[in-house]
Amino acid sequence: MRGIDVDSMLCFDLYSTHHAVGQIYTPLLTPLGLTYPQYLVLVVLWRSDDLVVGEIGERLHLESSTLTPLIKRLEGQGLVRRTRDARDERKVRVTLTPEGRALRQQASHIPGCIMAAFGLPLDELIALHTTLGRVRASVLARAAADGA
Amino acid sequence: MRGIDVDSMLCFDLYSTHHAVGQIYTPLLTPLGLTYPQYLVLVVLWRSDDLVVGEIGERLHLESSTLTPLIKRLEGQGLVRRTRDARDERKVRVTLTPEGRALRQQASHIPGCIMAAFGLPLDELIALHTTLGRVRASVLARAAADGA
DNA sequence: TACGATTTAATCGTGTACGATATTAATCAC
DNA sequence: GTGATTAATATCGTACACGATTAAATCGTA
Repeated sequence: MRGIDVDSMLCFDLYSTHHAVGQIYTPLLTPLGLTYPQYLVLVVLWRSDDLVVGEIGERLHLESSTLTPLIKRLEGQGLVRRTRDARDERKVRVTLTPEGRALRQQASHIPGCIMAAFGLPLDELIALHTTLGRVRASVLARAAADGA
Repeated sequence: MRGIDVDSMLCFDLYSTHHAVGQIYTPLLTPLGLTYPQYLVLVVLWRSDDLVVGEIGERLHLESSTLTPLIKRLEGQGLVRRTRDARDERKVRVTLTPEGRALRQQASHIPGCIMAAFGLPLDELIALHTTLGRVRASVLARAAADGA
């Protein structure tokens, strides 16, 4: 019974903390006309523009079935362009428009707001980052082992 | 630029670790015919049966617009019953059926599997739980302050 | 070169998730 | 005690998110 508690709480910690962070993002992103997943795609593109759908999916752990409509919505807002790769027509290259690049400035205050909302000193933020990275690696290794 | 990195990574840590944990849950829950949110509702009911929709929503941070159809699916599977509260007909009481209670045994191995997948010693699991609890409280306080 | 296997996105169906709104029941004000 | 307000759930529209399937292009190899 005690073991069940620790487990449930820890999984639920991830779930509910993630959920709480979403509540911080929403009021920051709504004025920009973005959802959180859309913002993540733009963050990826701001870091390295001109990516193929699959590359964005790799970085965000998202499938094409999720990304295709999402990116089409970004295209509809004039933030990105979707073009077939000339060399390999299976691939769709996603590039920022000038509007998409410009939005980066309007979003530049967001990371600081989020970090502040966490309410942890820098060294604890880094420790949390490290711990979560270890957990993720361990969990993914287990998932891969089960899959095999 | 450095601040942006730490922030992005930490938010994304929660997002992607949560995502990875989902990959562990899915093969464990699919044989039981459950999704992760459905499992969470049952965990809540296994702990204290006969709750009102709003009480389940409080515990899981979910709205009635999410819970109503989800609980109806559990009802369709014969795991719970939904009945109007006799004293206050606005409320819908959710109670486990014998099948819903019985499923607890079939799911009893899951918490151990999850905890093992985390790959952390117990003291670090507890520390992570504590840290995430603090983060969540801080973030929720900030969200409430912004909302006010 | 031809043809089967692989890769890449897109599509489809199901299930969350939320905000806004609607609906119904209970409670409050006076 | 009736009308306004509040509370609880349900409904609706939009947007993820995934697995399974499909379609088209490329690659491997005979």
